[in-house]
Amino acid sequence: MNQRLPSGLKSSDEEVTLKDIAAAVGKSVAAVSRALNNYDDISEETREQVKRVAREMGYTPNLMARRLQKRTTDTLGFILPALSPRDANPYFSELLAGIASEAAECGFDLLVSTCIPGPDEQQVYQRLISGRVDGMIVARPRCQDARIELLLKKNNPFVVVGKVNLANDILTVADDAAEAARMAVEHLLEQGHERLALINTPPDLVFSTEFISGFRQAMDKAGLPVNEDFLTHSDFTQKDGYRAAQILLTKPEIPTAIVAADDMIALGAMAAAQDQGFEVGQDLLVTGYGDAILAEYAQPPLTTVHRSTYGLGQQAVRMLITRLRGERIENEYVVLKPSLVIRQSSDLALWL
Amino acid sequence: MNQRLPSGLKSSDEEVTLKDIAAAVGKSVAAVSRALNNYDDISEETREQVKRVAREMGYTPNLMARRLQKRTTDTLGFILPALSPRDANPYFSELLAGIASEAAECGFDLLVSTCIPGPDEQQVYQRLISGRVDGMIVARPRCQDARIELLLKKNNPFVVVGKVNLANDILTVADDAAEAARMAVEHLLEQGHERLALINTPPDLVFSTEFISGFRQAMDKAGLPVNEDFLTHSDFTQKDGYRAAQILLTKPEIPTAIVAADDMIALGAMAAAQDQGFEVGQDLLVTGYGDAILAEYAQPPLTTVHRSTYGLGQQAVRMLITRLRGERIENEYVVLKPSLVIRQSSDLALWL
DNA sequence: CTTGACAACTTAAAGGTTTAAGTTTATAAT
DNA sequence: ATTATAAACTTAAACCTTTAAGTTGTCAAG
Repeated sequence: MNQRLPSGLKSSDEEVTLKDIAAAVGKSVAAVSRALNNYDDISEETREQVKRVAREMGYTPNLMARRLQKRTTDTLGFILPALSPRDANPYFSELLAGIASEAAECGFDLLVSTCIPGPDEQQVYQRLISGRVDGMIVARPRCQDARIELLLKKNNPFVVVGKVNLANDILTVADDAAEAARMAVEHLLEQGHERLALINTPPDLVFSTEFISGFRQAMDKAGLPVNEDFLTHSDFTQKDGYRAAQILLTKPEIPTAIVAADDMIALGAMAAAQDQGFEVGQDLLVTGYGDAILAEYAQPPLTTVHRSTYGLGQQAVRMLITRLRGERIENEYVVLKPSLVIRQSSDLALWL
Repeated sequence: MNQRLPSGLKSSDEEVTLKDIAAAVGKSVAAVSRALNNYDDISEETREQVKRVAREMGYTPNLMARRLQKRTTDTLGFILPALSPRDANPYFSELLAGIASEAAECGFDLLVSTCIPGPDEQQVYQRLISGRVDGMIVARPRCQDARIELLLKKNNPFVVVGKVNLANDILTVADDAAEAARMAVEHLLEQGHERLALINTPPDLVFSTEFISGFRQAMDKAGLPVNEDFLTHSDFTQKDGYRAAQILLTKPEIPTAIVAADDMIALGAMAAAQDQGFEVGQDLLVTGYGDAILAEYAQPPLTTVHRSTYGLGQQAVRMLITRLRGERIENEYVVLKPSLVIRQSSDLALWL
């Protein structure tokens, strides 16, 4: 491979180490290390020679040795909830994309694991924080969150994506779920609908409490009562959204519009409504949250509240790395503003 | 935290090392190491004492030290193609889920990075294989694949997910794209349609060459000519599937059925057809490939060829780890059989 | 009584980096 | 001429494991 190795040549596959470079340039290992790390007690001349020889010999530092010595891994950890294999929610794909790209950008590695949400989760977190990563990103915080408690207890750096309901000053990058719900409700009210149902996400999530509070606020503000019979929950899947909507639409009294707290749920709800003979966007309005690409190509296209999930991931990584470097964090609780995207599932005017 | 530490107590946060245990039990560091690793030259008595003390002191081995010494990382690498942030194809979510869960199962870590497919990719692969991971998983092989060439050249263990068109005996776990295409075509022919169009995935992928060859084989077998004007390509997005279908459906002569090589493309194609006034499943049949959950909840539900993407990921990891352990691999080229899932987008009988 | 084998260890090196502390040489200040 | 200072290094320890090779003591066989 490397044809013109300087004198002290090593046989092909062996790793080139500082020692080899030191031998080649006739300096000590320490000097070579310091030269490569731009210490200022190495002469310009030596530094350049060392760097050139290192390049020529194809030197790559041994990461494990460096990590052992520096007691740091330059690695971030993220745990994907292992839902049923096939229902990958676009939320996590997009979040992961944001996290992975920003981590790479900052020169950090990203360790990904999966785990079914529940009691085993702590073991998986424990595994990662015991020497594998410097910091964690926790997504979809729950009202009682054992993961966060563990990280706090172990004093391990982390950033949460999504609002947390704890007093401790926890680094957070969140979307504004309450505002999103308000926007959806206000839009539907403007469309002249007052009998609104809510299909919320599972109640153990902080997100869900936020979303429903926004829903209530907007109804209150409009002076409308909330029909408690119209408030329901669903998992983040089309299947479960379908089920939830089906129940809503077979009650004696039915809503004229459905606010879903997630696009997948909304898509399932639309399918249920259509199967029951509703013309979504005409008889029955539906809105979602998240603005997955799927929303745009649904039939009819789904009105939804846009959230920059990718951006959440990027920001979380930036904040975590700032924290790891011990730099000052300007804002420990970042909120990204949502925006309403009106499509045919909720707006008759678009049907022409 | 740990209230009752044995005599040689360490101040709270410091890591417990073999040295501490050795001091506590009055044996050498080597003996402790060997006891914990179940060497048989340690007495049963000592072994148990060491293990008990290790547990009591809250010992966790220093991974970096171990990795430095063993020259192995017990880590696998996987690189997600960084497409536009929002269009996460379910294929990669599901594949990643399979990879991550199996890696965890086998006690391996998983390093994930992202990169835009193209020339920069090699640097990212280079980064991972230079000491960060023991082996890589490569997805969606291309006809000329610089990633695979690099891995072969550097002699780095890897497994490819998807068929590869190289002579070298490369470890592969693939779906049977040709068979999938055949199944779709045969099904459409059975429905009485003969004017079939194909929206294939990008031509640089080995997958695409497989898929089109299956398409042609099935048509040949039925004695039907392939209308070259009906063969087209699209990216793995609904948007691009929409565009491709739109072109197909505005030609002077139009197909009566569309075989899409991916569910996302099929979904986009369905939307395009519907926007042009077609009744998908009646005027115009559409099939996809992949069996994403989305296919099931599309309007109308999409006929597609099921592929166990999750299973591909699991198998790939198993094979890679077998290889890393130096064990014999029974089958170096695994193919997972597809199966047809008939839904309303292609079968009038289901409309009742 | 020696020799050999065995159990149960210990010693020391190795793995590759970083870094605190020390050394040498040259130069400048007194 | 002496002392201080700075530049450009070197030495050696440290990070924590693993492991090859050596040591000690015991017991059995010859």
